[in-house]
Amino acid sequence: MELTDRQKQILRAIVDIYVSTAEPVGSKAIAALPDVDYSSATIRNEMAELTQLGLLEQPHTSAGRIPSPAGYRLYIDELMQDYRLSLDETRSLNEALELKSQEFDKMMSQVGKLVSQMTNLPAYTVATRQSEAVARHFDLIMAGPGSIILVLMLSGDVVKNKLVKLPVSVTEAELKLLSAVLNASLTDLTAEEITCDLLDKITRSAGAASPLVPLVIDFTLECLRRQHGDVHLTGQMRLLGQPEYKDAAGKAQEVFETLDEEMISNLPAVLPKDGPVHFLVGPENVAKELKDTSVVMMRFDIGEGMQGTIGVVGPTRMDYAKITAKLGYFAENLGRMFQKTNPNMPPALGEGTKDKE
Amino acid sequence: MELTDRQKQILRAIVDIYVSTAEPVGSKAIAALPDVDYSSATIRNEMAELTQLGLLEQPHTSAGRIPSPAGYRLYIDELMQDYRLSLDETRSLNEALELKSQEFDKMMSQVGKLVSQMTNLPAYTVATRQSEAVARHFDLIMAGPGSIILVLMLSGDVVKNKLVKLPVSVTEAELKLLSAVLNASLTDLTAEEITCDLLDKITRSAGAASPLVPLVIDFTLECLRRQHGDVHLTGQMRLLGQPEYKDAAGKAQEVFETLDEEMISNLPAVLPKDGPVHFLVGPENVAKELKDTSVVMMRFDIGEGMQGTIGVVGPTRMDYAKITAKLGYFAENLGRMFQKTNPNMPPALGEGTKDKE
DNA sequence: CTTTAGCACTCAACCTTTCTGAGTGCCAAT
DNA sequence: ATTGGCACTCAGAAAGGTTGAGTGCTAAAG
Repeated sequence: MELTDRQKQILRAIVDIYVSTAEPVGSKAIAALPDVDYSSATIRNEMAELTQLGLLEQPHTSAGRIPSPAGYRLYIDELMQDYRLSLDETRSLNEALELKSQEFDKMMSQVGKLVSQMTNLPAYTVATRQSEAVARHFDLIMAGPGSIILVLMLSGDVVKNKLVKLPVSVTEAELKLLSAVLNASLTDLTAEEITCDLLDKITRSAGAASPLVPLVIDFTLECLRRQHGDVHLTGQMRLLGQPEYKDAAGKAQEVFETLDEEMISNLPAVLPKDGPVHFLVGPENVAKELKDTSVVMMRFDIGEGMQGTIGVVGPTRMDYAKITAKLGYFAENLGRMFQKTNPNMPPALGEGTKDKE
Repeated sequence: MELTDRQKQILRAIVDIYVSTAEPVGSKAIAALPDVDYSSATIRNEMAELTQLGLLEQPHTSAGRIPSPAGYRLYIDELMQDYRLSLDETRSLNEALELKSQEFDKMMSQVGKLVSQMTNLPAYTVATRQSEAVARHFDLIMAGPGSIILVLMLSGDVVKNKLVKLPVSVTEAELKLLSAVLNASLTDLTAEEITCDLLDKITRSAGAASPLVPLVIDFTLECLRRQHGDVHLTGQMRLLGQPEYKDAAGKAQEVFETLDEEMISNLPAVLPKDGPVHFLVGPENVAKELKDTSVVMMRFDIGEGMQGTIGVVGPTRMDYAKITAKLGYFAENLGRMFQKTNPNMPPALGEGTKDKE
């Protein structure tokens, strides 16, 4: 059943107003809008209809209407108008985007902080592996007597390191030999291609450093098998700025006890292959603690078989259009930064320069 | 002016009770304690005295007493009884202490999470440098055309890496040459010892890879100069579990807007050289937003010129004894783990096995 | 058939008032 | 010095009253 244009207009107006005021919207408020020229009574009739259809809800009889989850869903899918970032916003996004670190993990965590700051909501980032991971380079560094640092570079420019302590001592030369062997025999292999046979062969060629081999291999396999990088979740406290948590701190705590890193690391899987953005509106979240919580997530490219996801968590009543616009800007420019030559270069300005507030 | 034993006993009782109930403590409640055998009237007189001395406060005339900041201070300095971890607690601490990662930063962040979990309060960890840092090893790894990963190992077993993208392309052999030069000339030097002359010399010997040199040096200097590692702050939401924030989510948010990572990274400096534990009680925190917030911090050893700090943040009304005991257990065992041979080995059991709840 | 003005009705939010009881301070007796 | 007793205080809960934004419905007008 299709909505009339007028119904759509009213639904959109209700979502827009409610999102910014957090107060139920009454018929008068809508009648007062500039491009509405029918009376509040008419609007009341339409609102009754929309409520019938399950798109609006009434907190109590004598209150205005608020969008139901289905209402939000319809708004997102059909009614939402592209939000154009203002010049000011673009400028501060650009400023923010000058990432300081170039360590991959730090970069991801920094991105999360930025997004959280720009949206004033909690945000997370995860890197997920698209294709099978392989090791690119091994390095063994002497860190002291019996203490060795293993540096492992994986596809996707991810660098992992581990401190290995050994009861036996190994010489510099032996380490060099072992890293040569590792680099010769293990690079560009996926986890499955690393067989026991291969392991035996390496152990034999490793000489005095052979006690290291199982430790190295275990760590390597662990890294190769892990399909997503660390989850960086920040800005949880910003949720408290939202009126829905004004007094009910416990609710916010509950949300974040549910939304732990494990849960978040599964979110990218929900992101459909087509389209870079996805919305989980209120009860579309599986966990019941999150029934009043929405997630907007967006994919961005990191290149070499890796894919990043940025997400923002907030009350169901959130400015989907604005957040989508901001996330989109991040995603676009991050993709560029992660891939193009000099990641220090600030992103090109002038994307969405037309004002609108 | 010295307190009488009875006054001390009363003050201690008030802190103990208030800490666990978060309600003002009345004279009757104290009179009802098993080892108190004087009447509530007597206690009222003593309480009036303690209030006079500024050690207790009265939220309003007809309420019980709560400790003032000065009261907490006295309690911490003189009255607090060592809390002995119960067998259960020791067991779960031991379980928690089986750290999974061996990457230094991850370990630190994991420790923070554990502490936060065990204390049910927000916690942070920072690693600070004690002695001048030096570079131990350089490594340049080809990550793709024009894309190089610099791995830098510093004193203290800290490994940093950075992705460097270059417009010109460099061969594997040239990289090898450059890392040899770097290792030969820059290792074991402090930031000050890296002079312009030295830099020139390296650039000349670097050959085709010379455009890399300034990038490498900049990164190295940056790492050497940074005096503390990342701040890992977690569990902010746990603050909301405390009754003082039951309805006043804004207050919790304020606390955490003030207590940002920069602020925390300065906290270790407050820790006096003598004694491993330090308390910042309420208004002893400089920022006025933190006037009702206390911090317990403890030092632990990481070896090789590095020192770790773990801290717990909570309302001034917190169980200082219990938290100190737990932090102490962590500190002791972490020190051992970071230093001794195999960091995988679980810490020795049987520290504080005597029950007491 | 659609729109609108008007009116009775509802109900959360706010304010005010009253009530209650935990807790104090002080005094006189032990 | 300690204690029982008593008048007093005052936050917080409970109960009642008022307000006003907002609705649904009806009947008249377009």
